[in-house]
Amino acid sequence: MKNAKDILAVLKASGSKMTRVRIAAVEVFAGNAAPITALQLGAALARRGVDVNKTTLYREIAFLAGKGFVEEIDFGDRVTRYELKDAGHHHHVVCVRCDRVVDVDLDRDLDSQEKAIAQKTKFTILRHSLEFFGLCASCK
Amino acid sequence: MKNAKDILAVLKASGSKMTRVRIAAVEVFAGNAAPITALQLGAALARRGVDVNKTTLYREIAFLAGKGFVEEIDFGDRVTRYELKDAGHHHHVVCVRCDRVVDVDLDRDLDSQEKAIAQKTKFTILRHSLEFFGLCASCK
DNA sequence: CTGGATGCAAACTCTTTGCACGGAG
DNA sequence: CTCCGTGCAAAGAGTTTGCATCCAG
Repeated sequence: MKNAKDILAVLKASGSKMTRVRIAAVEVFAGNAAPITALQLGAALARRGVDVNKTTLYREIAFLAGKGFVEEIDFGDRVTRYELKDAGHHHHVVCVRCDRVVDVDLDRDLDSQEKAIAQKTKFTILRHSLEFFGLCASCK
Repeated sequence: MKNAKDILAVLKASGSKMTRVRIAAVEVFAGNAAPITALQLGAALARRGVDVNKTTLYREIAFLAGKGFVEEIDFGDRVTRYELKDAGHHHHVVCVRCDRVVDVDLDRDLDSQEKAIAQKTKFTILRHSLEFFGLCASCK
């Protein structure tokens, strides 16, 4: 469900109000491949003529996250990024110089590792967080 | 080099001053398996009778990190954790309920995945960050 | 109308910086 | 005696909360 119209339709059907901010925010997320910060979302909305207070930004993001349409991504730089939750779990390669982000799918992800770790540690593994950092083609 | 005495010896040899804070901080790190936050380090030092201002905490951590003895660990909760840099790269399994942390080594880590990603994306991969989250034996 | 959505200001948490004082070598 | 190390206060950045107002349905 990477389509703004579909997401908005589901939200509307579930009784959520269709506000300017909500519509524009979903459109921005749907049009953005890379994870963005709350403030970047605000800038993107402003560019579309929708000026939004930062409080509202965080609240709208929390709302969309609560509905399961948006998920948190953490690059370890103390700023939380968000992106549309994809059906297929994927990871990110981040350029440490220009911050460009590319999505990658792992052939078999970490399922086998997770199983091994679960056995070894007696943990039930719920999820993992994996990001790669390096230099993109134009930065090296 | 997981031994406080060795680390302190190297620091001393390189001309760094041996202060109460420095000695105690290295000892705390050496005695702690799990990554700790700056404030947790402060609490641990206080327990040893060494009261340290938070500014000094951050500066001492930055100092040790700069010397290569400590590295940043990020669990994605907007708090930076630190641990002694181990010779062998390892990952963490974090209990989402009680915050217990267990170290794990991956059999072959992610070398093959990194190679595949480098080819696919034209990035030069420098490092990755990988943490597992789940429930520990006593919490499930 | 009514409750969810929004804005503004202020609070909060973690972290960093400026400046003056203190202590290790 | 010299600098590195330290403390205190204040500033920053990102995020959250309280409260009054606004607007979609």
